[in-house]
Amino acid sequence: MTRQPLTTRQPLPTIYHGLDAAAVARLNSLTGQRSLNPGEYLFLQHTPAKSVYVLESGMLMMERSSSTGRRQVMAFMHPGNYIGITHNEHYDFTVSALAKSTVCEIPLKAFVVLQDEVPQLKENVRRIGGNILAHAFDQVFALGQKKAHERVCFLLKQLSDRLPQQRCHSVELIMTRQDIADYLGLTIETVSRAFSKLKQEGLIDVYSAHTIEIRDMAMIEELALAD
Amino acid sequence: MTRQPLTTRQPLPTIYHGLDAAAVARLNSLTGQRSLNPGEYLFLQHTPAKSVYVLESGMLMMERSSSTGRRQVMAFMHPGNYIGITHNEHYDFTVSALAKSTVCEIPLKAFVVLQDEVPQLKENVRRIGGNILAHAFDQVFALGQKKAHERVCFLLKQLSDRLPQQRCHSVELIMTRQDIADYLGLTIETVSRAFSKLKQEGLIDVYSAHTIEIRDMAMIEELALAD
DNA sequence: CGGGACCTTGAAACACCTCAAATATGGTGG
DNA sequence: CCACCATATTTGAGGTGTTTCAAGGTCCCG
Repeated sequence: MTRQPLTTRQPLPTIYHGLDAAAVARLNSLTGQRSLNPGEYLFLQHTPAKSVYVLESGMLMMERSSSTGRRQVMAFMHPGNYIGITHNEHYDFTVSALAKSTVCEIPLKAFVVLQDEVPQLKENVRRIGGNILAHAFDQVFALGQKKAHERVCFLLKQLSDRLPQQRCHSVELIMTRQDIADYLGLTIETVSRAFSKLKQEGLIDVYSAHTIEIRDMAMIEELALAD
Repeated sequence: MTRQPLTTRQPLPTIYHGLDAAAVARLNSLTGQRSLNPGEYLFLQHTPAKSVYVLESGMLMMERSSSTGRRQVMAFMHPGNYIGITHNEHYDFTVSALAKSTVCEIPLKAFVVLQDEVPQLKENVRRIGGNILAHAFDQVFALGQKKAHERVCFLLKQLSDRLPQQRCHSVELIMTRQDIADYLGLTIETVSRAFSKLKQEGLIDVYSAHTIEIRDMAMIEELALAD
């Protein structure tokens, strides 16, 4: 069996994929815009799930917290991402903005009705759910099986995959080290040391704490996949 | 906010939930039975996904392996569970039998067609997908944030929740310590020590390696939730 | 330029892992 | 039914990676 990513990923579907103009128009008629400043919450864990969202610009973070204050970041979200999948009447995670962001807000009730009338829309949501699940499984594998520096590579690869194809593999880390640590199940110090180690080994350059250049993508990928 | 499980769970839906007799009959007309002995594979990671399954009896395990041999167990599956959710044309995990098991095999193509004709069936699959996702998020939280003995409690709670409501909280661990370790992102020795520690603290009794009695369910739950 | 938040680095503690040996378990054939 | 065997589990000792605690440095914004 040839070397390959554990999960083969199609281009990420959006809820708009393959919709005709009429459907898009109907969808847009339901939606409202919302702006978020860094640190602001889109919604809170345990509050009623009355809307779903599509991220237009900026970056969001999805996290789950226990009452003891332990926090797990579940995902970092990029433009185009659909937000609000839940099997409850309540959100079971919090979503907040890492950067100035804008989202489309779609009332859940109306969205569900529209899905029944536009099968392609329902299909899109189904596919997105599948992608989210695949992402969650990747994360389970990473947290269960990978070492600290491999987990950091796992994140770097995820972020660089979101970038438009380009020669220079420069990655903007908009989130803080604490966010990264809580995403990877580590501490900020361990994350910091992992970056230092990768830098020292020549796999990356750290221009500033939030601007990383990947110098050896092949090696980063190998570590990311732990393959 | 009152103490509560991180994820509130409805009674687990099956694909049969709310179907009328005609729909069930049509579904059954598609399905074949299959028997598995312990250790036997239902299907392998990276093989074409041509069927989905419903576990009738026994216990299955879903796992993902990398080519270096690192293995992550994603789930243990109980009767009624639906198996084969994938967003690929290939399964991205292996499913094998822990005990003698029987499954219903449903050809994927025909199942998809039937879903279009029976909206309730499609709805059931959607709900199941949501449950699987919720389970995956729980696991991410556990692997990212919990200590070894808390992860073991997390598993004990998951298994005891599957049991019919009864006074004595006796849990059968059908899987090996290695399976448990690979599920929780630990080693067999650490799992074994965690059991010993819980036993010594009087939270459980270990009758044999595969038969555990939970003596202090409240405490186990507290550790499981890390709340 | 000053201050607060964020990040990095170091040293020591700790949890978990690795390696090794002893013990228990469960299945099989006598 | 029992003895035996292979396999699985437990336990111990020592090593490693990650965390914790602490200090110093850097960046960014007013």
